[in-house]
Amino acid sequence: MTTQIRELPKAYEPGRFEAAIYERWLSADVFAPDGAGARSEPGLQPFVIIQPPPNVTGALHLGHALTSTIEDAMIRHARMRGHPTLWLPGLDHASIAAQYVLDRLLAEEGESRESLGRERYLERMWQFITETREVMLGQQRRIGASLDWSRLRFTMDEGSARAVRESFARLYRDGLAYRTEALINWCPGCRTSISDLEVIPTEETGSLWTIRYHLVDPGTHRPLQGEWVSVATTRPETILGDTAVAVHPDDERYRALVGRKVRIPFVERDVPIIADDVVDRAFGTGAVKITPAHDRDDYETGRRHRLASITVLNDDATINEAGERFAGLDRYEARRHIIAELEGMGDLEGSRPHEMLIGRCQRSNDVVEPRLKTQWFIRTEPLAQAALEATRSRETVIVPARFEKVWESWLTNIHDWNVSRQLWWGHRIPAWYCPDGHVTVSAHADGPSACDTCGRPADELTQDPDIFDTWFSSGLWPFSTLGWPERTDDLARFYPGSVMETGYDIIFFWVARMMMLGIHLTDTVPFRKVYLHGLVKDPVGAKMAKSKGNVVDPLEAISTTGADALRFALLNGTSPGNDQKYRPERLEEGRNFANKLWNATRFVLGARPASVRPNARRRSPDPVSLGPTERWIRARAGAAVDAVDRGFQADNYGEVTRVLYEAIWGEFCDWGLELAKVRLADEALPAAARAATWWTLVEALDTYLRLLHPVMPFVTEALWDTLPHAEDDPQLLIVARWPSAGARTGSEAGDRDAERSVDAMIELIRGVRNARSEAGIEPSLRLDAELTGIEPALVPFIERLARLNPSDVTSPGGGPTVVVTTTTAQAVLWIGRQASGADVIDRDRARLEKELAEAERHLAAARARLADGAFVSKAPPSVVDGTRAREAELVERVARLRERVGS
RNA sequence: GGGCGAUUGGCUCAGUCGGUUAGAGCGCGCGGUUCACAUCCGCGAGGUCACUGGUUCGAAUCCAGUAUCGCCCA
Repeated sequence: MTTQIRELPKAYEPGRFEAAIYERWLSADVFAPDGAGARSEPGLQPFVIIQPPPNVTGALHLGHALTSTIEDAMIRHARMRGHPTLWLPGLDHASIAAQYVLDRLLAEEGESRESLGRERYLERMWQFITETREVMLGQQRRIGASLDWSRLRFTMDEGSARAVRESFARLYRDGLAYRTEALINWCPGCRTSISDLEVIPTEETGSLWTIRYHLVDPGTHRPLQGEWVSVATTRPETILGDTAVAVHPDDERYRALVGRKVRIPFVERDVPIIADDVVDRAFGTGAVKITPAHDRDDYETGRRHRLASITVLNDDATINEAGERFAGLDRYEARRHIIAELEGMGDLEGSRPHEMLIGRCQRSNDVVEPRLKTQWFIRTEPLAQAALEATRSRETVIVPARFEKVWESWLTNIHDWNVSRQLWWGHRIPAWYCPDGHVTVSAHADGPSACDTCGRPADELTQDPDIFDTWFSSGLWPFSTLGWPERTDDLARFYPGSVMETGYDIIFFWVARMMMLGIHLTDTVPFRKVYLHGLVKDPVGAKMAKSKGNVVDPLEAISTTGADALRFALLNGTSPGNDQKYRPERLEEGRNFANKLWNATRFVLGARPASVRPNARRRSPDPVSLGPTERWIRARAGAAVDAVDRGFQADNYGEVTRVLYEAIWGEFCDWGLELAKVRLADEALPAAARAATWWTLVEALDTYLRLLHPVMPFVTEALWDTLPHAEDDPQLLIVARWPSAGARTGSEAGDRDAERSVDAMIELIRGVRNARSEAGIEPSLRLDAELTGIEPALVPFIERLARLNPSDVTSPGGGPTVVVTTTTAQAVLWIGRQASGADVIDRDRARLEKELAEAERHLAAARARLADGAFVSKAPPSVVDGTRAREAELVERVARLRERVGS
């Protein structure tokens, strides 16, 4: 298997090769841990990420693209390091969101959930998602996600259904699932209960109305016209469900009234005035109406005082029959009528604008109504305790660590979790009720054979019509995807997972639930690390949302600049857990970088010396033929390996990307290649030396491509394919070995010397370029020069890169000079052939004066520090020595500059 | 009310264990037909590191407080 060096097109056009490369990976079967082309080294633990499953009816947005990019980088990195890797893909059925989407689609067809009925509605949903899922999966392939497609899971698969049934039955058995009537959050738009997390408190201006409730004469049981208690409310329609008025026990204004009754208008109900110290005497009139069925605080008050709870709302937020003549009116219509009538009766004492928090549905934005319902709940307190212990003991670590605080406070103040949803698309709750009210929970696919309590046969039982909150099945995802509750090989091998990587915005919704359910059901944490990334915001920092129209389709970005550019854009310049603003210009940065790498490879391929066979195996350059610039190139590539390793170690992908950008563009391309050109073009050099230079470039490029592969997999794979490979290299970069800095050949000390002298040379070249530019010397003009403080071997490089005449050919000419001074070297340039010599000298003097002033400032600072006894005695010796060395350099530099300026 | 994050050139962001010349990209200015790349190359200008105080030989970095913006929880 000989690798042929191929011709590369001049321009980087990702659209021409990305799809083909993905196909190569697929046909090589390298994604699955047990794939035919999979790579792993003995003794290494599997590295496992279960992908956060995107909503099957949605479209991927940039948040998904970021998730995929980070996880793919983690997986590719682990794979190259030799770990068996599993990245398991999946899709989520997302009950409420999916129904929301389908219902709107149906509405366009003049149909509705109700008109179809449960069965046909679900058929329609399955049909719908077979279309959308292909879109979702295609998007992930386009971005380059190396997911194990053989293990693709869906939360509505039979495996997941089984895990849901089994887990619920266990929770019920363990006393952690219970059914009760309680106040829940009701969304009238979605027609279902929702969890606390799905209620978004929003600050809004409403009204606070003050209403008179007339006292009832204890004797005649008739309302007294002249005596009343004024109560303040923001929701007058709940008057219909009032069952008490409460005052503070110490409130002098009302003390005498406690125990009396008032008459509720419209429904003509007499309710007691009670005393309860939760009442805020300063709010409104100090007397509050109590509606236990429609208010969280009132519900608690009602329980303490054994008050009746009267529900006055229907599912669609119209008033029910308890509201008597208002029945059938929408809640806000009813409110208007009630206010108008109270005003007419003279019982509306006043109204004023009122700032308050209103709970709105995360999905539909409807105002959520607290309502009494009989529902299933999960007792979270013991589960949360276990989850807290797991993070405190660091069985699972949270990255970045600052999220531990949020985690702690939420789990410490957790409420029981309402898991019943009055929806159709989802896992039906496996609970059956017999006519006597007994509950039977069954994990069997066909349900129970008889009532657990009284033995009535199955055909007399009815199943709970509700389904589970989607997050319930999502909470089982880390193990249901691996076959749980079966004891499968996958479960044994890949559970618990290595990393759960997701956005910090679903730490409660999802991560906490996985931890709670995972620990309880599998006796182990579901993953070892939680990595939370920040959110992708729009260019002005606003959250992206369809309703705002600022959502970006990743495919659109990919189609213009390529998947690698998008991946680069999403990682470069970011830091863990912090939000980023997405701007299209960042794509160009990534595309330009890929193009740079493309052309650098093109150059290297084209620069192969004649002495190297086109199909030669890659080998390390011959150490004896290496000059300082080759050693510099190798040392810098080694430094990049270290820096990238540190970035991965720190889970800092922004750092990894930034380091590679600087190393590849700023060091390898700007200097490495330019320096190599000098040697490659030097016909006087022995062929072996030129070959060594070329192999140095190939080796470094090979290293950079490997390092960059996790972040930009397509272009690196495409380019690596064109390079000469070593004997033990695989066919594909994706399964190539991760570079190790320690494996470099050559003397470390020699490398350090080379780094120092080449760095000094670079400083001088920059100085000359600067001087030429500032002095206005024609760029194309070659100058005679005298160089000092530079080792002779490096002189030819300076001549070429700074455009100087070879010093051994031309003897220094006459005329004015420009002097360039660095900390260790100096170049005197004769500008005799420049037409406007006087002008050049003037500008050069200005530049030198500026440099002198700066050098003097730095020298003064260094001297001041060294003159400070405290600094010398307390600072570490290395810092003091460094400062002394610097002082010496500056003294010399200042002297040289002064001499020049003074002349 | 509690918590978290941010505040660094015109813009968007990095900045490791505190170490003395604070970086990058974009933008801006000047220059460039050197055979990898104009998706490029060279040079440059531009920063009181939000503010106040403290710790330290030394603070963008650590501590306390203030301000502004954003987010989370109640």
